[in-house]
Amino acid sequence: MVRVRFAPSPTGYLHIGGSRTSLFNWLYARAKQGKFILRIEDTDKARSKKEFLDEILESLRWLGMEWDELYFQSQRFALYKEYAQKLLDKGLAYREGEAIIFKVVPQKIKINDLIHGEIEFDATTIKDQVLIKSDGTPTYNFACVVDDALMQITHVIRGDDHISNTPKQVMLYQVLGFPLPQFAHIPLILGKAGGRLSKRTGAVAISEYRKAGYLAEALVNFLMLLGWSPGNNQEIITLKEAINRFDITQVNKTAAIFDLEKLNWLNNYYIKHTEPQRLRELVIPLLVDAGLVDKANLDKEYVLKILKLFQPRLNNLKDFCAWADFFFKKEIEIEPAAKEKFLAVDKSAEFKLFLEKLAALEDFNPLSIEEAFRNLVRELNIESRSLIHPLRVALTGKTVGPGLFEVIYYLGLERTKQRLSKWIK
RNA sequence: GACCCCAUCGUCUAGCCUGGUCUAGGACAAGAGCUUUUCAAGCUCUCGACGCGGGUUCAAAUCCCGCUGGGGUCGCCA
Repeated sequence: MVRVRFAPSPTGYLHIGGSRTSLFNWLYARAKQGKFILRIEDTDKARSKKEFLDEILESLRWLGMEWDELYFQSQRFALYKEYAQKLLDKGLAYREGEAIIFKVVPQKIKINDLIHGEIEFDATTIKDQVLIKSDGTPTYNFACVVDDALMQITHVIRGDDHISNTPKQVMLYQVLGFPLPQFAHIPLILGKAGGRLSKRTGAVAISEYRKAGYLAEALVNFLMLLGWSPGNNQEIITLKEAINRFDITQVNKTAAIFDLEKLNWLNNYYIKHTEPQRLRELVIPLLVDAGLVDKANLDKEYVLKILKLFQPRLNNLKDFCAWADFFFKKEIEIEPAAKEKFLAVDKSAEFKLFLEKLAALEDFNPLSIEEAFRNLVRELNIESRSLIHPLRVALTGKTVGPGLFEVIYYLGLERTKQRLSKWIK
């Protein structure tokens, strides 16, 4: 039975790189009907934080990666000491103060990686390894081996950056008498500048993407496409579908650069294809946060209608707050450049006539509004665009947005009057 | 610096293992046009890559070697 694990350290948030590693582990486990184990590597007491742990667990759940078993290394210190003592007893390790150190024996170490094939190392270039630190806690390489062995992990799927740890760990497996797991080192995700993904190069906590209104499906889809392809030129793929198609040996060897543009495109795709009702529930907290709506008396129907207007254009849900603010605000702010471009010339006469036509409408709807507008420009013998743009800016404060007649319809006659009056001298 | 990994459009990739069907396919981005109601949506089109040099072979993006370039690791961090 296949058993894989994702082993994050709660010394930081879960970000793009970690989620991708987790995803490939999870996918492999589900594809092979094995177990996906989550192991929290919290041996560094000073740097491990509960808030990071909570964020990691929450993000994994949000992305859809449920785990089958959960362990904490901080609860297993006795175990590591026990195995270190065994090596001490056999004379394969020695003490240096309180610390226990593994004596590295010169040798060639070959590993057979599922993605990279055979890799050979010369142990003469490897220093003796600390197993147990002076404070009694285990080092990463030691705890990792003991746990992977005791948890009967069959496949160690982790980042490329661990390749150089692998020979050190293999020696430990050997002296401890543990069977070797299969290794699969997946390529790293690099930042835009080329270096390792970090805060400076665009690493952002998964929870941040969530807060910015990215959908879990989009993020997961994006992550899967980094280093793996389902083939057939397919770009859109769900987690469920990927289970049947995923093959760890087909994962690339090449590092991939994180590209926000593609994530945005995928998110836009998923937003377009998501039920507006579900989107509304996600967007309401954002609107509340932005101070655009009042949680206490909220017109959910109205939010839904406005949301539908913007749905095809959104890269993320947070954009909605910025783009649709004029539907929720009493006083709108006009972008200076927009004002300069479209409201510098006086439109009093046109605005006034248009308002009169609107007020005279029997039925106030996008179609009748448009008809009124078309009649007006015909009567005045002017171009539609010469009036449409000034109207949009006066009503929304922006130069881009949904169709003008829908904007007027959803703004309502009262607010339309209010906003246009300001420009009538 | 030592050791290790990697190398197809700007980016993500298909093709490579099992050489010929590759004048190298798709997607994102970019550019152009249409949509005369904007674009941040939609449609159409365009631009754009096998890092370099040697081999092997009738034939190389595909196999081998070297170089160059990029990345990773070298912690009593994980």
